[in-house]
Amino acid sequence: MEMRRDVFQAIADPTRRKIIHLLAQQSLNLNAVAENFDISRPAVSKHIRILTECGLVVIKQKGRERYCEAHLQQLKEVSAWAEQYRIFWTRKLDALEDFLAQERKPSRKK
Amino acid sequence: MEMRRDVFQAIADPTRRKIIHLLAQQSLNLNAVAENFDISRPAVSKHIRILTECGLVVIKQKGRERYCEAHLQQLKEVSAWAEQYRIFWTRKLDALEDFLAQERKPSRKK
DNA sequence: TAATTTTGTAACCAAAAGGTGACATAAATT
DNA sequence: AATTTATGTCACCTTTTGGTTACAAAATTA
Repeated sequence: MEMRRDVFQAIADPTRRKIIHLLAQQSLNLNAVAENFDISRPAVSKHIRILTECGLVVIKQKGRERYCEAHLQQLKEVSAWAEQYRIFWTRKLDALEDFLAQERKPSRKK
Repeated sequence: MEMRRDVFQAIADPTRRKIIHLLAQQSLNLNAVAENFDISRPAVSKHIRILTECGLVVIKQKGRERYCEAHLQQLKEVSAWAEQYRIFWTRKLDALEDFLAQERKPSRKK
């Protein structure tokens, strides 16, 4: 256990993103999560397992029930990664725009 | 073609994230990209195809070469998604902290 | 105690993902 | 014209993913 799963891979599946959405609002036990989907309970259980393996979900055992809590600070890694490149890309676009604006000025030849 | 690929799924693979990293710095043709990896050229070609299908990479044909450019504005979707939940989660943590601080005050009974 | 509820897990399956080598094609070089 | 280079694509393979049903176990409820 404790497979140290890649968070990028964990959020790749749309069902798992929906589970995150659900659990961000309220903690739910496994059956309650499963009720929100058309797939079987074991399938949901597997998704939850993957989410726990990268720390996005934490399980709190309460008697026979297991409450799933979203712990979303790991998403910082994702937003930081994406934002870094997006910003970089935007800066390049701006630089290109400046360059083109400069070129358009027919101020001097050569 | 134009498969409108899910960007979350596209960035799930570590090789593709490395390709994005490479192409963010400079446009490269396919062979030049492939040289950076141990896998075969067709494998890299497939990864590039997936990245183009969600708009993260754009191909510019130049004679027989195909230059791959990173177009990273799509990453906004990712960072916005992740940041939204991360912020939400942080607010919840803060609220909990406030609540606990309140509880700790032994100001009055019941 | 017996029945019900909540869940884990095992065995299995189909489809998708990620990889390969071989071959085809078109542009650039010699 | 012949060769080399850059690339796409096909056929194929293995592993992973996402799903299923069936059964077991432990806590709750009747």
